[in-house]
Amino acid sequence: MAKRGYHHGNLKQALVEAALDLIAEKGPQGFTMAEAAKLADVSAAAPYRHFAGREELIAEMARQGFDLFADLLEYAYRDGQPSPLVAFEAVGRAYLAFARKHPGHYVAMFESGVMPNASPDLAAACARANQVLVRAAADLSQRLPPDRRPPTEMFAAHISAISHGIVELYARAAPGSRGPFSPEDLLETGIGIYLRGLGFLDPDR
Amino acid sequence: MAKRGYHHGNLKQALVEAALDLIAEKGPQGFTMAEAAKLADVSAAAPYRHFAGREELIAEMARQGFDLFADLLEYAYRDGQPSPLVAFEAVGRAYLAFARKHPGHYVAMFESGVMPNASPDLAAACARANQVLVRAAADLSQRLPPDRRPPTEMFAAHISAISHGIVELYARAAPGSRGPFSPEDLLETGIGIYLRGLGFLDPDR
DNA sequence: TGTACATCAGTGAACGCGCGTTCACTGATGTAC
DNA sequence: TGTACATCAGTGAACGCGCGTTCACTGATGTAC
Repeated sequence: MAKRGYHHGNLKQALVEAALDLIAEKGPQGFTMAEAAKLADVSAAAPYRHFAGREELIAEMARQGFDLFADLLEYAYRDGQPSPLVAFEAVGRAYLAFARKHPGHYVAMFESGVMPNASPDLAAACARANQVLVRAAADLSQRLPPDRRPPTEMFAAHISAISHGIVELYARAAPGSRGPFSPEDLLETGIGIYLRGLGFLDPDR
Repeated sequence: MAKRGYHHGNLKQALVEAALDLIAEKGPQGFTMAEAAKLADVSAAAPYRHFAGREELIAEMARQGFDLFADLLEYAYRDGQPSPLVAFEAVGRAYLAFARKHPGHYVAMFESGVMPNASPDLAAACARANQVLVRAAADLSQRLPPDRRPPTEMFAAHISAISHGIVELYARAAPGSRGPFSPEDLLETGIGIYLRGLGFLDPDR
C-alpha cells in the first residue's frame, strides 16, 4: 500500500470497501465503524467526516450494491437480445453471479436490515434494479397469448424469490453442505421448469 | 405474572421464549443475554446456569424451531392425503404460515448464522424438517412418468428456495411495501406454475 | 416426623472490552489578492 | 510568484454504555437416615 500523508484522499470509498470486506466475511452485523476505520488506516473518528453514523455507511454500501446489481442485470439482459427467453435466462445467471462475486454488497442490500427508503438515492437504486427484472418479465410475457400472461409484477417477484432463496439457502453455506446440486444448476433448472409452466417450451431440456 | 421466589422453576424455556421475542422484533443480532435475562426477570448471570453461552441459546431456539417446523409441515402433508398434489400445496402454505406465526424461530433458523451442525440435536431437527419436504416431493414425483421425474432433492430444493425467498423478500417487510401481491398469493401461484412446468395439470387455474 | 447435608438454581458485584460518537485540536490544501 | 487566510480532512483522547462472562456467595429443595 502506498504511503499516505495526513490526508487520505479517498477515504469515503475506502471505508465503504473496508466495510464490504468485513460484512462479507462476518455477516450483516459483523462490521464496526472502528474496524472499518482501522482497515482504512485512519483513526476511529475519521469516518464521521464522511458519514453521519453507522447506518449511513450501511446505506451507502447497499446503494452502491443496487447500482452495480442493476448495471449487471441490465448488461446481461442486453435489451432482450438475442431473444427474450435467452436474455431472461442470462439475467438469472447474472443474479447469482452478482451474489457470488459481491457478497458484501449482497449482504448489505438484503440482510443488513437497511430499509430501501432510508434515503432517496438508495430507494432509486433499488427501484432501478427491480425494474430490470420487471422489464425482462414484461418482454417475455409478450410472447404468451394474452389470456395466459401472468401479471408482470408477479412474474418478476417469482423470479426474485427463487433467485434470492437459492442464494440464501444454497450459495451462502459451505460448499456442498446442502445437497449435490450447485446453486447455478438449481437456479437454471428452477427457472426452466417455471418458464415451462408458463407455457414457454425450452427445447434443450 | 405470578410472583415467584428465589427459584424460577422453568427458566431455561423462559429464556428461550424471551430471546425469541427479542429476535423477532429486532432481527438476528437484536437480542442480548442480558436483555433476555431481564425479560425473564432474573439476574444477568442466571442464564449461564442453563446455557454455556450466547451461541448455545441461539442454537436452542433454532432447534426448537426446526422441530416445530417439521411437525407443522408433517401435519400439513398428512401422508399425502387426500392426494399428493393437494398435500404438497398444503405444505407450501404451512411453510409460509410457520414463518408468519413464528418469526423468532424463523430468524433463529435461517438468519442467525447458526450452523446446523452446531449440535447433533440441531442437525437432527434440521434434517427432519428437510425430509418432510423431500418426501412430499418424492411422493409427488411418482405421479410423473419416470423419464420426466426431476431428481427428488432438486425438486425439494426448488420448493424450499421459492418459499424462503418469498418469506425474506415479501413477507418480512412492512405490509404492502413490495408490490400488490400477498406472500400467500405469490407462493401459491409460484408453486402452481412450477408444478405445471413439471407436468402436473392444475385444472383450477 | 425431624434433622443433617448435598445439590441445585439463583444473586450481585465485578471484570475487561470494544463500541459509537463527540470534541477541541491541528496539519494540509487551495484560493484571493 | 508569494503570502495570508479560510476551509477541509484528519488526529487523539475521552465519554458513557452495555455487553458477555466469571466468581464467590446464598437461599431453596430434596433426600438419607
